Amino acid sequence: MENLLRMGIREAVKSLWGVDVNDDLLQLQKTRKEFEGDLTLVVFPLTRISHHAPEQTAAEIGEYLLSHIDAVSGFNVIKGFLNISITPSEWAKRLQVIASVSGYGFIPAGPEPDTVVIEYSSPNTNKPLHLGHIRNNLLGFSLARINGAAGSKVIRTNIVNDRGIHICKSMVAWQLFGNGQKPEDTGMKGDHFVGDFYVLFEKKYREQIEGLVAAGSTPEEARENAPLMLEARRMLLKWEAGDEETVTLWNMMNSWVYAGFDVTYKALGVEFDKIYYESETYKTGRELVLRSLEEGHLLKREDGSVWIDLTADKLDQKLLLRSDGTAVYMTQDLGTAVIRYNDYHFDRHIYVVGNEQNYHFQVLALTLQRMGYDWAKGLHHFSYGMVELPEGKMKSREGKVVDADDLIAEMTATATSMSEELGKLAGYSGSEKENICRQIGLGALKYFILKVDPKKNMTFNPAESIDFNGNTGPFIQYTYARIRSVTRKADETGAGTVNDNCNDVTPNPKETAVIKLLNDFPGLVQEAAKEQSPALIANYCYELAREYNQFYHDFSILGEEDRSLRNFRLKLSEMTGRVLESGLWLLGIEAPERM
RNA sequence: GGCCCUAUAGUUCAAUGGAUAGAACGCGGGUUUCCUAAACCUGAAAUUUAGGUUCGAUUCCUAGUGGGGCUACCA
Repeated sequence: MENLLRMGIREAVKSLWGVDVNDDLLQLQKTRKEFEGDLTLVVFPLTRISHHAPEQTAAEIGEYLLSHIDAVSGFNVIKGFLNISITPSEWAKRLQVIASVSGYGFIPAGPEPDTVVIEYSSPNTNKPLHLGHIRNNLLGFSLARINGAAGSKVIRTNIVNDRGIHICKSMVAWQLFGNGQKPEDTGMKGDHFVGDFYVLFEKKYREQIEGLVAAGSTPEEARENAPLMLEARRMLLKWEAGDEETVTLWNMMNSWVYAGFDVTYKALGVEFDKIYYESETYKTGRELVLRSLEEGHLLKREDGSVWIDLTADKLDQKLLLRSDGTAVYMTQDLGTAVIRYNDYHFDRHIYVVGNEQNYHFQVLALTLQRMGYDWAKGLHHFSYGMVELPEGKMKSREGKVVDADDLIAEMTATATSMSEELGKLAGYSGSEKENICRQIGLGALKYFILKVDPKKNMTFNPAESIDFNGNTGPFIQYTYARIRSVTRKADETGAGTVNDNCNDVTPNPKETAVIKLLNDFPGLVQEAAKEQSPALIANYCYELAREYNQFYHDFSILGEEDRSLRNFRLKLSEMTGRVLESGLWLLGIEAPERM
């Protein structure tokens, strides 16, 4: 529709003033609700060509369009805005086209698609997932689907930070205070079990620091010399040296954690195509650094530590290997990137990581380029804002976090009590009820998080919880469920199907409004991929659901006597349902058949 | 100190440089013999400040102020 008009306008300008107009001067947008029309041309930029006043320019173009394009039924000019009306029957034809397309809005990957690796989640194995990880996982999972829908080949990946000082802390604490207990002895999920030892370590460590400071140490010395920290460092060295007892303990505790993570990922509905482990990539990173050092890209200090000097790029010097030869975070990320490139030869690599690591990823990309890897230009840090609690930042060291498992359970519980209160779901089996409430609770959580611009920090208030009314996931799910209810009924009663004829229908304004939104969907998916923004999809779904609900409220579908019109409304409903389902799918939200 | 992000109704969020800044929650008033009222209709309520660019700025630029982050031999 938009392309048709663009062509017409270009023709009009050519015919009226003899100029081939550049496409970016044709500012075509949706007409705002309070004005008559469907699409609006902003003519200010064209006055340079016409040398006429905006109103006159608009009127001349409007006349041309009206007499040359059948689909244009009229126009009006307000200031510099040309509001163009499209005939309702043209919109009805659009609906037919939309209905005839399979996979509407999605572009299948071509023979040589753009390959994009998306890394998200990236947990540490010393503690369970929390609300911050939920935002990360939901964004990453949705981005993967959006990029896939836009025609890219997507590899969803995860880097598990399974080695390093943090897991050594949990290991030390378990050795000292665990009494040989295992998760199954306590009935706890493995990740929570291990996480509790991490918190315990930090608690005891703080006590030791306080003790040392009281005995006369400076705080800095105390942090360095506290026995627990010395033990954790020793543990890390033993691990890197391959000490058998240490590695066995490490393997055991990590396996507990993974069992726990799997449960959380499954509950959240996220998946990965390939999981990398830092313990398997950091050595490649170290070799890379040492080779690059020989090649003269890096510098070695007297104490043996290895650095890259990025001061020419207005950054600092950055440590790549410690003086004791052990790897840091950057070391393994370098290794992981190279391994991944060798595995997939990606065009783009998106890291879904919080904005606190903006500097890290600048350094990562630059360092790889310095090392001679040109593909590192395809590295992109998808930097999202923090999730904060009303009282401020979450602090996992102090155990002040919103736990992912707890939150998911609470959402489901709220959905369940709400459903019962509303008297929904009477007559469904226990497992059916359970599944629907799970879908709704998760839908509420996911939508709440994804509708926000990823760049921005967001506040999460656990006490006020998340709404189920208004601009929410359940609102969209409810709209979908109502549509399914209608189409099911149509099938059962033989009132009609989507394929039935409705060619002679002239849609009313509410119906047209819905078709216009449906018509926007493919472009919107492309834009969401270009902008890397699930929030665009979320807000679109809400708008479509709202518009459809108005139509649904004002007009009867199955009660309509006229057969053509009834078929038309069924088709409109069916297509709205399909697009809502697709949109929700792009967000990783399930669309319940009933609720 | 240096660098990055951010600022919109009481609150949570929208708005490719375009018209009278759009929703939701909350608050006020309505709608159910009718396909699901988790819905629909309706009222009050907002662009941090000062400059600049532009026919036109919530949007772009500069400066100030508030909030957050980074600047670790943590990850």
